[in-house]
Amino acid sequence: MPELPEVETVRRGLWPLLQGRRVERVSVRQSRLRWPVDEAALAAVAAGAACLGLTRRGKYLLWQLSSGWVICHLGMTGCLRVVSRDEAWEKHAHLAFLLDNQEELRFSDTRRFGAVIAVKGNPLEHPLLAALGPEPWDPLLTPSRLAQGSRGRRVPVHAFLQDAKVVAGVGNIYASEILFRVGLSPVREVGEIAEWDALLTALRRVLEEAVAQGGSTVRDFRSSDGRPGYFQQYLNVYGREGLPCPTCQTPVQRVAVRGRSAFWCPRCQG
DNA sequence: ACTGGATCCTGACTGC
DNA sequence: TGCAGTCAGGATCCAG
Repeated sequence: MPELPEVETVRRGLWPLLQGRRVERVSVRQSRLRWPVDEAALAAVAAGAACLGLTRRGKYLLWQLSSGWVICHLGMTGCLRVVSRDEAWEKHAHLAFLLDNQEELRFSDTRRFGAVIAVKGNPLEHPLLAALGPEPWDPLLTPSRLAQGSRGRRVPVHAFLQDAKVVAGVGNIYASEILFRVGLSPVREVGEIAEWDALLTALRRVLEEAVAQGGSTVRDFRSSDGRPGYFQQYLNVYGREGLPCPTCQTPVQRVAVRGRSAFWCPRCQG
């Protein structure tokens, strides 16, 4: 469940291992991911190419090479690691980029919800990214823009926050945490909300703090150096059904919002 | 236009 | 012990 903070953590951990390297070739073992992996297109973009940069847009990693870009989404269980070429492929390792130093960048993904896509041109113009809403810290994302985008709509705010067209990078964990921080019920319909200023402040602060802690290790997330994140220690409600609210000790509740679990304190959040 | 449900996938877990 | 059922959830697709 990598959300923006986890993807950013992967990016920061990976780039020092890729910087200055050249890709020698690409090796695909399992091409059935979210979308079929196009090995020939990957090779065209990566084989023989120099690593020029690694950036992030929402939950997508954008790897800039001298011949193009590789877009990568970790889905639910995706993992990118730089390992020695000698290391045996783990069960769900699907593809690798062999580097010029006897190491390789491996993508593994148990549930294969992830994606690895080669593009020649500007990756931001790829259909997957072109439709994305602003980054959380984009100055274009303002309380009035959120108010405008929610006017008259009845979608629950927990789902609204996870809409990548509204803001890129927020998933289930951070949606619950953001709403706890601002004291809003996850099932509040967005059209009724007036607290967009406080909500946007909470959204930015929660994500900033999570990035600073290396993301949250819930179940099996590991950064690319194998370390867990530490923000899960600071989770107030996510995954804490029945445990006391940190503010008022009322048991945290779980509610299904559009088929996803939202966690909240029925006393602090209204 | 908006909303919500189904879908993809595997492993961990629960109940019988 | 085994087996069936449920859940986890990002993003897309589709029906109403």
